[in-house]
Amino acid sequence: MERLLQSVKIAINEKVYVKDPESSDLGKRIIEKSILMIDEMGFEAFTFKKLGHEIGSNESSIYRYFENKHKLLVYLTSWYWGWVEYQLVFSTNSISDVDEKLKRAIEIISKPVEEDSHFLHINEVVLKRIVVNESSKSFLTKEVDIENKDGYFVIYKRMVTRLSEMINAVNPDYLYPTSLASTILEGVQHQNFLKDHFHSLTDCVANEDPGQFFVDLAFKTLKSH
Amino acid sequence: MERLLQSVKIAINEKVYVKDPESSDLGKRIIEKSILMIDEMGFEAFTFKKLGHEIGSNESSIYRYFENKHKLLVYLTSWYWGWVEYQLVFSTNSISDVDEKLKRAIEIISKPVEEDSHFLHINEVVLKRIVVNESSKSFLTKEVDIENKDGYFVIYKRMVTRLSEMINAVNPDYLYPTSLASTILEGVQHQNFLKDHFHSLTDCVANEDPGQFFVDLAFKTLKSH
DNA sequence: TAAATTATGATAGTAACACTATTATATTTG
DNA sequence: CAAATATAATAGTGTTACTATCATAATTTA
Repeated sequence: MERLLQSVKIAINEKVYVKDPESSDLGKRIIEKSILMIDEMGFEAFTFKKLGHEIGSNESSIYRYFENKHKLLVYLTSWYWGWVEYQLVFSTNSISDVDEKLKRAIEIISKPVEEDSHFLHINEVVLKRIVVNESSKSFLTKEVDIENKDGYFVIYKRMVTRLSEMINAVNPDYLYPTSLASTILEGVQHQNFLKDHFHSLTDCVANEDPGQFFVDLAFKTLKSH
Repeated sequence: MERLLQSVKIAINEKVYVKDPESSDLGKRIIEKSILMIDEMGFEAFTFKKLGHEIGSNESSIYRYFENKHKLLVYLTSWYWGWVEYQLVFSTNSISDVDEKLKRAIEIISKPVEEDSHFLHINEVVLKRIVVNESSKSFLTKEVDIENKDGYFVIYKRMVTRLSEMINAVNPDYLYPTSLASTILEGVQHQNFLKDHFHSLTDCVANEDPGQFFVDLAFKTLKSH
C-alpha cells in the first residue's frame, strides 16, 4: 500500500475547480491553508480574502483555482472520500470472507484518521474534522441536483455503493442494503459530531470511534433470523 | 388529541427570539412566510430584507423578533420537533407493550406530515421539508456549544432521550440505545433527503417513508440473539 | 378623552462579503 | 530574447447583515 500510494493522486471531478490546485505551488497552499482555516473559524466565517492574506497571496489569485468557497468545500470533501476509498479498497479486496470484509469496511470508515505522509500539504486529521462539521453543507443546497448531475458527488456515491454491495454479500435477502449503507456512512459522521458537541446523545465516548456501534448494528440487522 | 391541542402552544426557548412571534400578527406573518420562502429559495438566499418585502413590512421590524436568520431557523426547527413530540407522546403513552410503543414512535417520526389545522400560520408539510433540507445547518456551526448550553436544542435532545428510553425498554441489555436513537432521528431526515436528491443511495422510493427501514433496523438489532 | 406607551415603518448608514475587471509585474517556456 | 503564462495589486459593484434614528400608527392607561 505504501508503494502504491506513492504515485497516487486523488482524482477530483474537473468541474469542481477552475484550475487544478495540485498543478502548482499556490494551488497546494490554497488547499493546505484552507483546511486549517475552515477548521479553525468554521466554513461561514472563512473567506477567500482571509485565505489570500494567510497564504501571502491575493484574493483574485484564489478565484483562478475555485469559483467560490462552496466548490472548494466540495473539492475537500471529495478528496477526503477519495482518500478513504483507497484505504477501503486496499484493506478489503484481499478479504474473501464476506463478513470479515464488511466488518473491516465499517472499521475503515469509522476509525480515527492518521496523517498520511504521501500528501504533505493535506492534514488528514484536520480534514476529517471538516468532513464531520461542515461536509453536509456541500449537498444541503438548492443547487444539489445540478451539481449531482455534474458529478460533484461521485466519489461519495461510489463509497455508498461499495458498502451496499458488501452488505448485500453478507445477506442477499436483506431488503435495505443501500439505505443501511448510506445510514452508516452518514451516521458515522453524525455520531462523531455528537461525541464532540452533544455527548448526551450518543453512547460513543470521547476518543472512541463509533465503529463498534455500527458493526454491531450492521451484523445484528443482517444476521437476524 | 384534537381538544387538547386546541389550547396548546409549542413552547420555544425564549433566548431564541427577541420578541415572541406568537404574540402578534406581524410575528405570525414572519413565521408563516419565512417557512414558505426558506423552502422556496433555500436558507442561504433567504434574507430578512426579502422577507420584509414579502410580508409588506420592513427589514428593521423583523429584527425586533429575531436577531438573525440563524436564530429564526433554530426557532422553526425547534417548533417542528416540539410539534412532533406532542404527536409522539399522545400516540404512544397509552401503549403498554414496549415493542408496540417503539414501533409506533418510529412510525410517528417517519410518517409523512399532514397539515395541522390548529396552527393556521404554520404549514407543517413545508416546514418538514425545511427540517429535511436545512435543519442540520442550525447546529453545524462554531457557536453550537454556547447555543447548546443556552438550551437552543432542548426539544430535539428530549426527542432523542424519549426514543432512547423506549429502545431501552425493549432491550435493557442493548449497549447503544442513545446512539441508535440519534441515528434513527437523524437517519430519517437523511433518508428523506436522499429519496429526493440521491435516489440511488436509498431503498426508500419516492412517496414512501423510511419508517419500515428503521422499524426493521431497530427490531432486528434489539431482538437479535 | 387625552396622554403615554408601545409597535411598526421608513430612511440612512456601515463594514464585510462575494465577486469582476483591469493593469502591472514576475516567472516560465519556446 | 520574445512570447506566453501565472500571480499580484488595485479598484469597483451590488448585496448582505446588520445598527441607529426618527416618524407615525395603534393600543393602553390615567
